[in-house]
Amino acid sequence: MQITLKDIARMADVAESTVSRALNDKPGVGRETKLKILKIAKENNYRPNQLARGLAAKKTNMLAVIMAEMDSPGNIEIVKSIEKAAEKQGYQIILCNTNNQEEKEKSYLSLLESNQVDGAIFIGGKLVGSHLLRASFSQENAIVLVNRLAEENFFTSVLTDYSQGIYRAVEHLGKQGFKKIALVCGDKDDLIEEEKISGYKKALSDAGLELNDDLIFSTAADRQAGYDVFLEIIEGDVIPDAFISTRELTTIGLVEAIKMGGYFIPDDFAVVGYGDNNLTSVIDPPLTVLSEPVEKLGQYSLEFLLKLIKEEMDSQQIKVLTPELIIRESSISKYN
Amino acid sequence: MQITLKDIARMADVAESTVSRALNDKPGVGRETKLKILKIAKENNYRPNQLARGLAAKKTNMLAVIMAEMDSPGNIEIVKSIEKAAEKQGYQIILCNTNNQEEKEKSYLSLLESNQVDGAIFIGGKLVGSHLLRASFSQENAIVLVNRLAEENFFTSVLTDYSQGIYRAVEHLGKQGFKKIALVCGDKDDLIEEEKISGYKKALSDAGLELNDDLIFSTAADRQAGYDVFLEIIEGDVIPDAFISTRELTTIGLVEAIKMGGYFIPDDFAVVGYGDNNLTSVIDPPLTVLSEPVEKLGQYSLEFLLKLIKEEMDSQQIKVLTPELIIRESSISKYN
DNA sequence: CAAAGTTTCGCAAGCGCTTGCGTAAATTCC
DNA sequence: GGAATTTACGCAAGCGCTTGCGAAACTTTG
Repeated sequence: MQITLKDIARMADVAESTVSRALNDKPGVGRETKLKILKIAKENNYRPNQLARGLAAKKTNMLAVIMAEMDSPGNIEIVKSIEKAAEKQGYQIILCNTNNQEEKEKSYLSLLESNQVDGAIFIGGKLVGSHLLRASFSQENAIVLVNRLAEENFFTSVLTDYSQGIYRAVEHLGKQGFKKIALVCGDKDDLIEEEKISGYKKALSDAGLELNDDLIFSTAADRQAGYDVFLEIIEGDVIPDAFISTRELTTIGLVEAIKMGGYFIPDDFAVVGYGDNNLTSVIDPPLTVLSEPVEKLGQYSLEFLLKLIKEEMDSQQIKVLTPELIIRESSISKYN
Repeated sequence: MQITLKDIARMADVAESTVSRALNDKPGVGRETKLKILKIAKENNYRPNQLARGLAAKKTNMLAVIMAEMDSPGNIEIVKSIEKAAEKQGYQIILCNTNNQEEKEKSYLSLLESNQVDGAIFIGGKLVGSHLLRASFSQENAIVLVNRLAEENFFTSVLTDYSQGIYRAVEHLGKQGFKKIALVCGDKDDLIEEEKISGYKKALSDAGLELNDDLIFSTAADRQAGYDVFLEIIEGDVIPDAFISTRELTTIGLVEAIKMGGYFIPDDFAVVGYGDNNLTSVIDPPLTVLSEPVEKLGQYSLEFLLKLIKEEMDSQQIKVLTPELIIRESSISKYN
């Protein structure tokens, strides 16, 4: 059996409450007593039962980060940034991977509902809001959304300005002389994807380029999808001369397919990818990418979450961060 | 305020115990009553407080996966495999990233000690055992180690046979005619790394190749380290003609450096990497790798953990899995 | 139809901790 | 040196749930 507060109290010959106060560094315990208690606790390798503690205190100092895709290196970076910030504030982070399954999202949500964590940050996931919003807890619980749009501005969010990012990518490709720029994004119903498409369209228009809806492709977010979409594209009617691929893994697959097909980047197809991860600079040629402000996404989301928890802020705060376009060889036209 | 068991009990006009039993599908509740309770609970969107539940029942149906490196795609795959298996068994997984910090490892360990999770799987991490072993809880708690050697065979473990893997890699390179095969691994004091080195040495000897200790390089496990070590190597006295790089990110960095230096793979340097991830096949040329049995590592570790929890097994079980050598262009000699 | 068995349910203790409140002891003040 | 504070500590309730036990209601038997 685990050793408990009560045991320590008995050994130190004081009341449980005193032990509790001593251990939690709360006032109302004499110096002598406190030292004695701490000593005994240490000697006996006492570990408070966090469940009981959480139950009684109604807080756990733990935060959940619930992410839709663990494969995406960018998301990992966001998590690391959150962890770093959380550590400073004395919070522990637990990660939950939903694999884009709504089912799992709900189940992890129960961590929040049942007070096992004091707050939660959602990273990505397109199953936006619907059930979240409906659920009553939404008002009472501390939730921050990262890169995830809800229908209503209901939740505090930290967002990457995809529209702006894509706009710049198109602009850049336009200047390089590319005419038929394809956009490879996700499900068009998704709000985030709509954003991307809107930036894309606006940029095309501003650059005086023709818009062709057939050059907008929706795929899943994995590598295979990127591979497959290229095969589909070269079979199609309109062959692009440049790609903007807006998810990390999809980009890898796309590049892979282009090379497997015997084509050259950027000579046959220019490519602008998404997310400046470990891969992009190793790929041949080095990839031009929209670099997500991962560090800041993490920092802001944690900052907001803590404020929500401490009730120093009300909901609906929204922060938008702009991705940076990092230009490498994959998008530089040889005719330039 | 959250709605509680007591509230439901009042509404249904039954005792709390009855509600508890109904909700948990335990016998002793009439069909009628049960239906009524379930209905009311649903209508009121009742969520049991898992803290209280865990406290009372002494189990939480949650497992922790504590990993040393979140960047490594192979580890992510292991986690996903664990999650998949856990889901079938009705367990929830929470992830904890230690970033190789012993400090954090301890702190996450408290999840176990304080009964917030029923068991824990450690993935990687070189800060082997020391404090774990000493701590008294080790006997009582369900812990499984993945790819992590402890000094004593104290914990149930699932391991990749690095020695065997490296052996095959050397053998392969030897057959291809490479003579000066360098090994890029981690800290030599680490048991896991000792394993790798032993496989390396044995293979060299069996292949009739000369062993040169100067061809064994210890680096950190990140990409930068891989990059740097190459720069160091080409400045050195003995220039290898092939590399075996035993960590995923390090391999990326190494390849990057080789290419940046204007060298060609495999003509100037053959490369055998580690971990068959999203990157390896996109790299130019496609990388020969030792592929970790990630799926199985996950499956076995979860299986063992559940057995430990259910006390169907005692500790010290060890399972060793062999990595597969996937041969691609990066290690094929042009003179062959 | 009474005895025996079975079901259904409530009572109450308890999981390990926190915290408001009250009292005894130690400290301060004039 | 006694009243007024302040400090140190214990008491006990309570966090929301589970579970062993016993009582009441119901069903089955010969």
